[in-house]
Amino acid sequence: MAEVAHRVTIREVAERAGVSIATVSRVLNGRGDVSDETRELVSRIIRENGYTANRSARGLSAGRTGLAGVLVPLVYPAYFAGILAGAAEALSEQGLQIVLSPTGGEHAREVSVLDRMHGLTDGALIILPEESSEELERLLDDGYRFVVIDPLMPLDERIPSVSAAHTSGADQAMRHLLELGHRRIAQITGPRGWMATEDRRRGYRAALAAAGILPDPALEMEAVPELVPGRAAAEHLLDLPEPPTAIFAFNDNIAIGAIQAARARGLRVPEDLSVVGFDDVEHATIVTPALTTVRQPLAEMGRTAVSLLIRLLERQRFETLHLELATRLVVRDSTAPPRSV
Amino acid sequence: MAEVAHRVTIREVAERAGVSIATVSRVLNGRGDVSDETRELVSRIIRENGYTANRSARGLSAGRTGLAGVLVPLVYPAYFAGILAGAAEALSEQGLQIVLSPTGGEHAREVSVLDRMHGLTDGALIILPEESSEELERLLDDGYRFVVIDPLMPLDERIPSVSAAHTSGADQAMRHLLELGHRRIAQITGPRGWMATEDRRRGYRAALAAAGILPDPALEMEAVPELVPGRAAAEHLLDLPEPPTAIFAFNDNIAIGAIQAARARGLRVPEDLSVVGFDDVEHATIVTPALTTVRQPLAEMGRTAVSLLIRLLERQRFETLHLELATRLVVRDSTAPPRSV
DNA sequence: CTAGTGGCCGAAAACGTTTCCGGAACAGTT
DNA sequence: AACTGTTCCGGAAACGTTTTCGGCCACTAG
Repeated sequence: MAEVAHRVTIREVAERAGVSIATVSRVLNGRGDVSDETRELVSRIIRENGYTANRSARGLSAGRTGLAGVLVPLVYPAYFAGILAGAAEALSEQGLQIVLSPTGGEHAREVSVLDRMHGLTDGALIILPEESSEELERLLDDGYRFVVIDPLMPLDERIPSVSAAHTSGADQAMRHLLELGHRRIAQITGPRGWMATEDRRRGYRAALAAAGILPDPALEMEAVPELVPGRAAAEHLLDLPEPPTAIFAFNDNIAIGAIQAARARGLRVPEDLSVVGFDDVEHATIVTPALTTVRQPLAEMGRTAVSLLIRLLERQRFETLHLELATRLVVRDSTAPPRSV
Repeated sequence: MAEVAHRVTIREVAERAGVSIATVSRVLNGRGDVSDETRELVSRIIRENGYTANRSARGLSAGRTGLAGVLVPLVYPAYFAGILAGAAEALSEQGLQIVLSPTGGEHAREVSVLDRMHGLTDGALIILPEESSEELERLLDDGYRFVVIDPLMPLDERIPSVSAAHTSGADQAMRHLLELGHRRIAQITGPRGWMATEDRRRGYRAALAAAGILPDPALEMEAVPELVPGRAAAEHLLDLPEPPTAIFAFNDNIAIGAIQAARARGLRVPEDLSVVGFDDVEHATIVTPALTTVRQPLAEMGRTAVSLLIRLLERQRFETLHLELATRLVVRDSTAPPRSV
């Protein structure tokens, strides 16, 4: 026992079973051309000796590694964790292991990680990629297979992607506020240039236009989609000479920041200020008041991306490479008619 | 370009550089015995051709895969995400890739995942393992290297582990409540038998004893550490003929459930009921009132486990295999003196 | 009895690296 | 001139699989 534990190899299994390694391999992979008798015998030896295949050798020989990369800016935020959870489930159903790489949202780091992924994994899911379309196309031309989830920038036609219906979500949120009677509706957007930001801005503008309301540039603020910047943006809006009666936030974090800003000023939500978020992460349900928000099917996005990837790996041909999942407004307690009505 | 993209191999690099593959390998791994001139030339060819090593081949040949497994019951909950984030950061600093496997907390699935990990990864982090000490010992005897984070059960001496100071955390929480003047302090525990549960119960009892208070069995409830069961347990406690003035919860989810239960009964927190949580996940800061809770250094636990694992992989000898990280009470707005005082 | 067929199995090549070992070239020392 | 070292490099084995190819055998059909 003192000697270094030596992993059982296929050769030893073959020897003990009195067969060739080819036969053991066939049993291992459920291939044909093995008698039931032999199959049973070999299976027993495998079990008894606790043999499991060396994945490196298998990967080298078979040309597939059984690994799928998942690139994510950060692990922690509920948004990413939600997508990751869905993807993880689907990948494990497919017998693929996940190689997780947080990139910190840094372009250089992401590129180097992606380089490494090629040659380690069979394919990848890239969430919120920092790469330009050109960089991703180069990767594609190198023969690497991947699916982008929620692209920040418009991507080339050939790059498979999964995203949510941003414009429709924004439209639902705005309709809800307008129906409640709000007229001065502010928007705290995400960073300019992001597709999600621009799509939702479009929805916001369109809904206002449809209601015959002229958009007021002062009511549009940009913020990093986190709580503290969200609070700061909301404070700015509430300090306006003619403050909004409702805020449509880019995500739940910003929305929660807005609620905190209102509370700090002695305003009540939703009586004095209505707030709508986006994402519907768990936070939205535990904050007081519970947040009215646009639900993104995060886990579903992860699962969908995986099924796309699987078909890519199987080299299937496609009708469409771009999937957009529906969003839907979830009304809770942070919205109400404005006071003045 | 229509042909299947073929990955550049070390052989092609060697050919184009006019050297042997041994030399290319040496350059790749920064080994000695290469002249500066040759090193520069080979590096250039590598860059120009976008060569990256095939990890399977490297793993097979070198006996190390550069992969570390991380077994986690679920990806989503903030508790796991926090540990995972810390571990991910530390592993990436060490040049190790993460193979992430959610086990669903199911014993059978965990065992099979662990089997697969052996032979795929160099070692693993196992968070909240379902395996018995015996099963883990067997794995150890098979020569696999791993570190357990927050073991549920007492483990054999030889099994490396990282956990938090449960008893001390419970003690700090109880001291805080006692100092505020509380005498009827309830406890909602985690599942019986878990080390974390029992350690914290010990802290709870000891603090009561030190204050000369006889523990009332009616004030001790068990709950799955999630919000809904937490709310149910709290409701039960509040329905008691002589309800508690404070609740010490096993984790933040339960504590938030308790706050909701109190609110549903028209009780105010902290005026009518004080609540203390455990973990200090993000939820604790956004709930109203912000939660007084015992902070577990989740990311730090992940990082610490990684450094233990690294030393294990390097076959270093150890002073101690068991690390316990300090916990500390974070006082926020969910605790106050009881009304009657 | 022969030819053909299908079931079962083994030999060996191939996958792309790392690493050990030995050798060439050259400089320095006796 | 013969040696001893150094520095740098290449040949080749080894890692543990998968998979192709072909062979043997037993059986069936003619």
